[in-house]
Amino acid sequence: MDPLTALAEPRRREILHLVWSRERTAGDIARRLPVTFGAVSQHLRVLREAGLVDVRRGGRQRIYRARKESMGPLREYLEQLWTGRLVILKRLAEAEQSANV
Amino acid sequence: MDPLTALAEPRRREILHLVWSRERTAGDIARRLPVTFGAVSQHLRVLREAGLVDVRRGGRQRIYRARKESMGPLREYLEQLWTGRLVILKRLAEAEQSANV
DNA sequence: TTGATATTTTAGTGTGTACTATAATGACAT
DNA sequence: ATGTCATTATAGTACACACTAAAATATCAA
Repeated sequence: MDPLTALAEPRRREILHLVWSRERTAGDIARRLPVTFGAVSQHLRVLREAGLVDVRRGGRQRIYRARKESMGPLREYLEQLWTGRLVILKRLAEAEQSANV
Repeated sequence: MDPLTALAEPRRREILHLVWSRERTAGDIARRLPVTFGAVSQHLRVLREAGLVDVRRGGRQRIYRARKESMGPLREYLEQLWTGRLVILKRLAEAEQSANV
């Protein structure tokens, strides 16, 4: 799955955000979300296959972290998204639309 | 719909690409795609509501163009995607995965 | 007005996918 | 080995949404 499609799912953005500035085990991630462990594991698989996260083993745990380095402009986009510094494109568009068209 | 979700759909990326460096009428766009006019119109609506395209009227036609200016880092991402200068994150991830884990 | 053209909107259908529950795998301890 | 813990994989279900076909809206011309 390409990165853009992977990131379309809000839950996956949430997961990526959780492993953005620190690494976390799958269990740690799952415990913080209102869905089953299985669902989280499936999302982690998609994120991994899209090249958005890295995994390593640590005993019986799998430890995930965002692969920020190889993310290109997508990295800036997400950082702006999470720090609230993102221009709200939608609102802009709606404002202009009600103004003219 | 947020921009990331809007861009998850390949057809919408295709449409955005069509109006990236020149403006086009809805009909012109639809004629270049293997789906009905109605389907294209629906996609254009989503792109517009996500703030990714602008529209103006020109007689009985609606003329669309990409709203590149207010797209932030997403703009660079898409430009790299279309010029083929994008690092293939997925391949990278798979290569490393078969190497260790 | 009527008619033709350009586009949007609506209703209905089929497919993709996020989710749950459960089974299977893997790692460590005893 | 057996048992427990941590995680992934699989089967089934429900809902979101891309699509088609058809109706509605808008603009221009005669």
